[in-house]
Amino acid sequence: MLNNYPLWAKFHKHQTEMIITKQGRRMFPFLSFNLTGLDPVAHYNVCVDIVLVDQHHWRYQGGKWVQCGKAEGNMPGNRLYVHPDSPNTGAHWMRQEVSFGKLKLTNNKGASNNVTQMIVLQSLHKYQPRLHVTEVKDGEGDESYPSAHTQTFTFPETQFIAVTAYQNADITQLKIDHNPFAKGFRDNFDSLYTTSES
Amino acid sequence: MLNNYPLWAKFHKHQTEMIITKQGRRMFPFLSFNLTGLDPVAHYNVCVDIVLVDQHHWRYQGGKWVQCGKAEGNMPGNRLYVHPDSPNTGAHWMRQEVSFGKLKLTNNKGASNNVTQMIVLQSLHKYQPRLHVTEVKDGEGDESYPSAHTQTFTFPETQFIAVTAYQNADITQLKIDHNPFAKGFRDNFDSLYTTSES
DNA sequence: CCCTTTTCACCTAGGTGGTAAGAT
DNA sequence: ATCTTACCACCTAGGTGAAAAGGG
Repeated sequence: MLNNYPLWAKFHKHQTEMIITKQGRRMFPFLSFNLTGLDPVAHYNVCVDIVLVDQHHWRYQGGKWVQCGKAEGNMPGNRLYVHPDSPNTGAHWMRQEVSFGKLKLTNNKGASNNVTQMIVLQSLHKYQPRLHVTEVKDGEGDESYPSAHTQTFTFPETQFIAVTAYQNADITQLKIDHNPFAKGFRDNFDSLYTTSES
Repeated sequence: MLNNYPLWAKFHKHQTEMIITKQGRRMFPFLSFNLTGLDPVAHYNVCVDIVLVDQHHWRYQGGKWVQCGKAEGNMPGNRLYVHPDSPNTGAHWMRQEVSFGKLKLTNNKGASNNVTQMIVLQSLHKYQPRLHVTEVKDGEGDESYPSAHTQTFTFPETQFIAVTAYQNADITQLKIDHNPFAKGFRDNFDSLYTTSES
C-alpha cells in the first residue's frame, strides 16, 4: 500500500533525513500510496499529517543519531496536508496511485496561515507521516481535521528526522543518486558520451 | 466575471486564433473567471466546453478571415474539460479566481480517450468556450456532463478560430508581447541592461 | 561551536513561435 | 497551393545539494 516502499527502505536503513527550509522543501522520497476497498461513488478526503515520534531533540554525533534533551512540547503550525484532489470519489482515489510529491516541509512558523501546501516541523526532531482517508458527507466543509469515519495508516519506513542541512553523508548520496533534481551532483557523467561513432 | 477581459478584448479585435497541436497546446489568453453567488457549503463541478460558432470552414485570405464551404458536422472527440479542483465547495470556487491555464487544445481525435486535459477541435473552425457550474449531490460521479442544476456562461470575447499555424501577424505579435513563454521572440531586449553603474 | 540562512550552478520539466520538411 | 508536422533555440518555472555567510 506504500507505493515506493523499496526506496523508502533504502533510506530508512540509514535513518532518513528531510531538509526543511523557510520557503518549504519537498520530501524525497515522497509519499505515494495505492488505495483499495473504498466505495467508488462515496466522497473522500485524503490527507497526510506528520507527528512527533518521541519527545527528544536529536543530534548527529560521531556518525550516529543520539537523543539529546527534551523537545519543546508541540509547537504551533500546520501539520496537516490535504491532497489537492480532495474531495473526490472512491473511484478516483483507487484509479491510480495517490502521491504527495508537492507536499513541502518548512520550519517557518509564520507559514502556518493560508499556506496549505506546507507542513511546519521543528529541526532535529523525529517525525512519522500518517495517511488519513476520510469519508465526507454533503454539506461538510473540505477543511475539517479527520475525525469520524477516518481510516489512518502509518508506515514506520517513512519516519525521518527534520534537518536544515544533511548530517549523514550516506543519506546525501542516496538523495543525489535517486532524486532527478539532484542529477547535477552525480559523478556518473564520466566517459561523457562514448558515442556510437567513436 | 471574465477575469482577464482586457487581454481577451485586445485579441478579439483582431479575431483571436488558437494553435492546436497533436500533443495539445495551451490557450493564450487562458480562461479565468470570478465566481459569486454560490452556496459556500454545497459542492460544485466547474468545467469548460468549446462549441462551434457556425457551420463553416474559415480561410485567411487577403488579410481577412472569410467563410469557405461547410463544416464536416460535429466530429467525435472530447470537448469538455473539468476544472482539476472539481468537485469542490462553493466557498472554494469563490475564494479566488478560477483559471483554466492548463487546458489544452488538440486536433488529435485519438486523444479523446483517457486524456481529460485535452479538448479536441477542428482546424480552421470558429469556436466559443463556455463555462458551466454544476451543483453535485452525494453519490453522483464526477464525470457526468452538466445537465440539471447547471449555470452556463458565455463570453463572446473568448471566441477564436483554431489553427495549426498563425495566419494574422497581429495575433502573433499579441501572443509574443503578452505570453511569458514567448519572451524569446520579443525585440525588446535592446539597450541590454543600461546598468546602474554605466 | 553548532545550527540556520542565503546564494549559486546545475539540473528537470515543459511552454513559446519560427522554420523547414512533409502531406494532401 | 494550402495546411500540418517535427524539430529547434529560447524562454519560464522551479527543485537539487554545495558552499559560504550569518546568528546565537
